[in-house]
Amino acid sequence: MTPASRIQQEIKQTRPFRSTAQEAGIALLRTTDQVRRRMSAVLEAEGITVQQYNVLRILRGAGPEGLPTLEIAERMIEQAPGITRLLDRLEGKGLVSRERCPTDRRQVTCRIAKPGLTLLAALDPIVDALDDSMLGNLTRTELKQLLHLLDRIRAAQA
Amino acid sequence: MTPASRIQQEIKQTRPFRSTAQEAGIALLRTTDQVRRRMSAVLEAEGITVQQYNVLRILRGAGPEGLPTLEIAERMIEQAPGITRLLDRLEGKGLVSRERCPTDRRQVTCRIAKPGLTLLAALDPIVDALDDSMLGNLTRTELKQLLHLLDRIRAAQA
DNA sequence: ATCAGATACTTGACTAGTCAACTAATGCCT
DNA sequence: AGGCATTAGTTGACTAGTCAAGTATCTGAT
Repeated sequence: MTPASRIQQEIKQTRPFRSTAQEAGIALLRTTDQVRRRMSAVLEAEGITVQQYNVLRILRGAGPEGLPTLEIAERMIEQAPGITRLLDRLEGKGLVSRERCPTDRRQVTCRIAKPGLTLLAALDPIVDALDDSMLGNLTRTELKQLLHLLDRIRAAQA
Repeated sequence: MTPASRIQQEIKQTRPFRSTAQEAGIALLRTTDQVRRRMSAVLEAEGITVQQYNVLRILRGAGPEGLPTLEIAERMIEQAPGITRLLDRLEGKGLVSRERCPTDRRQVTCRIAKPGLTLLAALDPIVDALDDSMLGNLTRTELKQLLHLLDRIRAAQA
C-alpha cells in the first residue's frame, strides 16, 4: 500500500490522481499560490501588489531613459494585459512618471520616480530574505534542478 | 562567460539575479502563470474559471452527500476566500445546488447538479490531454523529482 | 435556562484583471 | 502625396478576488 502523496493529503483528495502529470500540475498551482500569497502579504504592507512591484523593478533596471509601456508588459514575469491601469495606479502613487515620447508620439515613456526608488531600496532586503526563507531550504543543486524542470515545462507551452 | 539563464532571457533582464533562490522564485511564478493561462483558456471556452472548475471537481469527488461551504474552501488547490460568491455563480449557472443543512442550520450543504456532472464529463478528456501536453514531456522520474521539490517548498511556508 | 464564545457563512465596499472596441500616430507602397 | 496596414496605447463594461464587518446558529459552562 503506497501512502497517499503529500499534495493529495493536503487537498483531502480520496481518489488517486489520474496521472502523475496531473498531480504535478496541481502541485505547481498550489505551491505557487502559497508563494505568491506570502510575497503579496509583504508587498501589500507597503501598499503595492506583486505586479506593481514587478513593474517598479523593471523600471529600475531600465534606468533613467525609462521604457515604453508595452516594452514593460513584455518583460513582466506574469502576463499583464492591464498594464496601462497598473501604471495608472503607480503614477497615482507618485512612484512612476510618464511622458509621451517626442520622437514617436504613439509611445509613452515610463520612468521610475524617486519615491519608487526609495520604496524599492527599502524592500530589497525584505524581499531577499523572503526569497531565502521560501526557497532557501533547497540546496543549490535542487534549485538548479527545479530551474531546469521549470524551463522544460515552459518550453512545452506553445 | 556563462550564458544568461533561460528565464533571464525571457524577461530580458540584463543584470544577474541576486540569488538562485530568487531566480527559482521568478521561474516558478512565470511557469505557473503560463500553465494557469492555458488551463484557463480551455475552461473559459466552456464558461467556467479555473477556480470554478476546481469546486466542481471537489463536489463530484464528494458524491451525493455534498459538502458544507467551508469544507470546500479547505480542499481548494488555490486559497479562495471568496468561496461563497464562487458558489453563487456556479449555482446561478445551475451547475451546483445548495441547501441549508437541517441538523446544523449554520452550514450550507453544496452538491454538484446534473448539468455540472455533464460538463465535467465533457471536460475530463480535454483536461487530461492538456495536463499531458503541458507536463507530459517530462519523464516519470522528472515528474517525481518536481513533485518532491514542490513539496519541500510548501513545507517551508509557515 | 442563559449567556459568552465559537462557528459558518454572508454581505458590502473596494481593487484588480480581462476582453473588445477605439483613437492616435507612424510607415510603407504605389 | 494619399491611403491602407501596423503599432502603441487607452477606455469601457464586465467579472473576479479581497478584506473587514455583520448575522445566524450552535456549544458548553454556569
